[in-house]
Amino acid sequence: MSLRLYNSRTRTIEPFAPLEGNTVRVYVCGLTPSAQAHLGHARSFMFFDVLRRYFVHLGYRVDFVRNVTDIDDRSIAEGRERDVPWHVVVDEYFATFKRSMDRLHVIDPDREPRATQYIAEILAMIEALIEKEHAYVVGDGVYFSVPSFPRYGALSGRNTDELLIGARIAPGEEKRDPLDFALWKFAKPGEPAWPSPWGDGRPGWHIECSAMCHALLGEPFDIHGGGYDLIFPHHENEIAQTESLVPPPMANVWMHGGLLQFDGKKMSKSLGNFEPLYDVLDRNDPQAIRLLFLQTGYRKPMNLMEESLAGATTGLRRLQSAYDALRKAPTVPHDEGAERAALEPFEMRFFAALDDDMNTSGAVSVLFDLAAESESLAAAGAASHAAAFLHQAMSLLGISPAERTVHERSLTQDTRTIGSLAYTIRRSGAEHLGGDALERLRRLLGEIIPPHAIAAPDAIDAIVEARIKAKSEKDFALADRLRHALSEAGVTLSDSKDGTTWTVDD
RNA sequence: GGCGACGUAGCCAAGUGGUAAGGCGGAGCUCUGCAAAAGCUCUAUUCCCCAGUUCGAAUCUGGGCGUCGCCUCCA
Repeated sequence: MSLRLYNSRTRTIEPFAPLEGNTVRVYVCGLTPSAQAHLGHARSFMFFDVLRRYFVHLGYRVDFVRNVTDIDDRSIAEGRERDVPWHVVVDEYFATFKRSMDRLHVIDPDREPRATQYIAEILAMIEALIEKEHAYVVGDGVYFSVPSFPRYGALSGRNTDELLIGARIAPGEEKRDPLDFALWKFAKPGEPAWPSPWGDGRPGWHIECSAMCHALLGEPFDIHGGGYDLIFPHHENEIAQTESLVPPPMANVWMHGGLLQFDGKKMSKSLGNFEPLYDVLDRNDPQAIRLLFLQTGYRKPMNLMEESLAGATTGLRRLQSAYDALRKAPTVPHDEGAERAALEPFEMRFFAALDDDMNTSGAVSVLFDLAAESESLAAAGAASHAAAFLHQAMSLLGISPAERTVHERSLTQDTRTIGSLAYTIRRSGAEHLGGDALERLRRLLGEIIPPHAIAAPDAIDAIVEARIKAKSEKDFALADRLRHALSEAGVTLSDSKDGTTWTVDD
């Protein structure tokens, strides 16, 4: 088996092979940082991150470009509202986005070009389009002439007659045909502008991607990706611009990720019906979000629900604890050949699933099967191989088998851990205790713990220690009272042979 | 209105001609001072409905019904 991918351009699943040598050149349409990134962006970029990791696994060299469209009408408008320069707006949203990508373990692209860094290349492309009469200059800017490109609509499966039905020319636009779109917009007073042969202004949406693809990868390149909503008009327009100047196809394979919906509706800037990604990551384990996304095929629309996120967290813990168990499994006599044989079915199924148009859902199911079999694998002496494979597989999916993130605030008897945890709670988690939780703790525990000890989050530590003492003295009635008291306050205790851990309930 | 997806257990979801993966949830058991965690077992005679093709269909064809997306900024 080898990798097969669905190609939006041909509407079929095709065997994948790089166009040139061993290098896979990928361009993914990145963020337009004119609003907060949301989970839909996370889903899309995370998928292409997994694709990239898989290419590397398969032995390809990957040149992965993900652009930033750092100039658009919306950021200009917001800058004006807030009375700050437009690029301040862009930088803020972009910085937040990058932090979120880090938390999601999305590897930085090899190159992350910004539209405003490629103004010269954009102008050169527009100039060439004008020269070949695919573009024309009018009073408010330079437009691409859609009638000059007969194949227009091929990618999105539309014809220009259908498109014309709903098309209108907005007031102030001087384009000749309703389907024509702006390559360069002349600046109105107070708007950001770069000089051009036709008048100061800024690039229209679409041309920046054509220009950066051409400058950084060259046509044809292997894969052009993005969200499903980019097929029309964005990618259609990119194709029209680029293929008016170079022989088709602009890109060999076009890949589009299904959109994430929230509450049965798509998330969008105009609807504003989403929670910023950054906030979602504060409330949930980023790796659980990854796992959740991977359990649905990348091309399918996906409806997100809060309960699903909680479920994914549970699933993630299972995989991680299976990994822990495999690593700690005592070594038993075994032979290398048998060990490999035991793992082979899992490996084959896992990679066959990924080969099948990145069926991550199928691949993840193999990992759960492996987790379920981990005891018998360990008994057969295959623990170390199983652990190694689980590590490899999870890493391919961008999920760390070991890392427990933010939300699991727990501690052991180790006082250093207690100290750092108390600090964490004090810094960011006190509100998790609920408004009157400390008051309730005082009331419930006043007779057991000196009231002055219940003044801060450190109180939890004091209670935990008191309970450990009670347990060591076999005073289980008191130990239970303490457990229940903390439970009332929203703190759950867990005993294990390594000590007592606690978590703050959400 | 035009175009395109999709409809699988309580929820999420894979599977696209050979007799229903997996996750969450739920139930039972093991372990445990208690409570968890973890492990084990069970949890769809059936894939929106109807008709057809076939030895055989969740998978193909036709017709319904329903949901969503694109056609305007969008990952």
